[in-house]
Amino acid sequence: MDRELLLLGLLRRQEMHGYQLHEFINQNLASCVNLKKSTAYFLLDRMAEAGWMVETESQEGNRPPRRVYQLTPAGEAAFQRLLRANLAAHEPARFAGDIGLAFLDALPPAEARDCLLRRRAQLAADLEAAARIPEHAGSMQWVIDHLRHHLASELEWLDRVIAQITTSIESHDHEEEES
Amino acid sequence: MDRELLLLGLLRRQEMHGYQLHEFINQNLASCVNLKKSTAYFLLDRMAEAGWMVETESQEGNRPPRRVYQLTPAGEAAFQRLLRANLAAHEPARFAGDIGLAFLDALPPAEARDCLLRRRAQLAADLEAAARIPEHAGSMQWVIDHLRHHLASELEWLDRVIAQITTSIESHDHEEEES
DNA sequence: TTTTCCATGTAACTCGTTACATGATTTC
DNA sequence: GAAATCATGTAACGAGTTACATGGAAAA
Repeated sequence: MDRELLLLGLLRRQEMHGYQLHEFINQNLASCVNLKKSTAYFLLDRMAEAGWMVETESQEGNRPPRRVYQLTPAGEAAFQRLLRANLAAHEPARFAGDIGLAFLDALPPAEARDCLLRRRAQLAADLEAAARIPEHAGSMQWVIDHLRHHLASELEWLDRVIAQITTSIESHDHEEEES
Repeated sequence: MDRELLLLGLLRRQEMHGYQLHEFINQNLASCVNLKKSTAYFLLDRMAEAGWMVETESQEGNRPPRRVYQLTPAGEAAFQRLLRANLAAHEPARFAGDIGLAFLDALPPAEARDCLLRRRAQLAADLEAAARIPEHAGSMQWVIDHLRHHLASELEWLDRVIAQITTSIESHDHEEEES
């Protein structure tokens, strides 16, 4: 229901058509949501059928006709309900990248380090990209703040893992020297 | 492919049957993976057909017969490939809870704060639960370390959000007093 | 003149969960 | 005697993505 909440929240401020909504999300919230066009259209259709919003066909000049969606009182009620539920719940994140870490010792430390350094490079690039995102109005800025805080925390942690592997490589080297 | 990697990694150390694998994952890695029984059986079947493992029917006493899976060289190769890919990539996490935050200003600050305090309680409980997880052998401990680091970071950040709302409630109160 | 943008959608597919079925055995 | 454990699976469903289709207008 999070995607529905997102669409409702955007339509609440201003009526919009599907293409416009998708564009806004992709440009401003790409960091935290990845909503495809087809999905957006599908959800809007379904919410309109549920009575949460009404469609109005509109055409400007020779451009393709647009379906503009406008929230109904039922839609506003749904928004309020979904918003409270979302805010009150802590949805634990799942890190697919952890599965690899569980088997880190299956690789020679030097190779493991190489892999993790590549992961680190991507993470650092993401963090830099996040630092360059312009300010958002109002509470939408929290999303950016969270992203930055999270990425910084991830980088810090990954560096600890890499450091640990590096010391294990060094001690391995010493053993080789001694033997 | 992360679930496949997980099953391969476990079978690599020791041959196991489906029930056993699912139980191990649910007891030891529930914090980061949520693999259902049916899914586990399905994936094992598919990987066996792909030649990554061989099945052996075995029966102990009157217990139901078990399908024990054993890695083949092809399975080991797949494991190596998937492991490197997993370690080298940074899979950005998506936080569904951020969508609500984007519309925080749609709620009266006091109510927003109430919701977030409930979120905080769950998060704090998760963090405590993570603190109580016993040590894992070898690099599997990294998964627990990551979970703890992440949850602590999340709590820190959420407290900043709550603090900010609290001050906005207080300044609102002052305005009420003055008027 | 080909590509990109605008604007909407459908159909097929993947991934994974839920609910259900089976049947013996052990525990309460 | 009822419920939980062991052990495997199937069928149906749901959420979401991918690929594709359409067709005019603006930009390269």
